[in-house]
Amino acid sequence: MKIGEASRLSGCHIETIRYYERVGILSPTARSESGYRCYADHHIQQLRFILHARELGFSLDDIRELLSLKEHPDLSCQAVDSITDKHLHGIRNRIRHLESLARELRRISASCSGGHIAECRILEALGK
Amino acid sequence: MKIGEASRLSGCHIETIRYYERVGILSPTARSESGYRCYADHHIQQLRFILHARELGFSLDDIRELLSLKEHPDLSCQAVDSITDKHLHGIRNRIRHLESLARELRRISASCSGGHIAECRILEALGK
DNA sequence: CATAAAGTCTGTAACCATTACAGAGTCAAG
DNA sequence: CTTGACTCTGTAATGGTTACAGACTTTATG
Repeated sequence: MKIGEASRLSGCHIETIRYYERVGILSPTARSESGYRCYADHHIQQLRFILHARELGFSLDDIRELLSLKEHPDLSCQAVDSITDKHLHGIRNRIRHLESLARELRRISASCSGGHIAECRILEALGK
Repeated sequence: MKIGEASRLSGCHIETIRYYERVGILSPTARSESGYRCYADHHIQQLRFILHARELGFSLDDIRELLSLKEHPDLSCQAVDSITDKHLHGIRNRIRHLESLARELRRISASCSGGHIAECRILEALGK
């Protein structure tokens, strides 16, 4: 299976697939005589895994670790939990941060009564 | 005033100040005989403005526009409102997105009952 | 069978907003 | 006069892609 089909089956862009291979997230593939990458089913599975994890916001480093944990079925899945929890914490922090930004922006924005730039409270608030 | 003091007064890192000048966000400064940048009060004000806007998550492009609007006191501040509103919308979208990620992650994470990797529901969920 | 179109290859650069470094020059204090 | 702190320029790294250019291969069509 060539990269185009791998892309269609996995949902990853062609360039992204090559990128994942280059940075060592995706196992290298066999090559055809002419140098084309040949993908097998397990590559598609890996790509789906990566795509789903990316959609959930995991970093490529996290994903690298999750994939390598996957290779060791006998290990406890505590490490997986810990990566997931850490990521969830990070997301919650980002949400809190964005919420405080939104509050501040609403506050600043509400102070504007629609006059000229000279009296603009938004710019004034930003300048402080 | 040299860049070190400008940095202390504005709260921006020295490298960031030079970067802002380079990308045309911060007005260029006069130079001393030996080539050192010389900062005046209005530079510090600009830097504070930029810093505050950055802390609120505005992009440098937004800030460039806000700064140029600031130059025209007679204009309506509608353009400022519109930039602010757009930014607020963007933040709300990001919050919504992160919240849905968090929900999904909690769901996946809750399904883990602490066994071995082989039966790990988190990895299973990611692989789908 | 020839040619055109579609696919793939590598290598490099762009995106955003910084930060970090190397190597050179400048300035103030001891 | 030397040491140390400061500043300069230019370049590269960060993360996660995406987007080329230019060359090559494969497939489809005439």
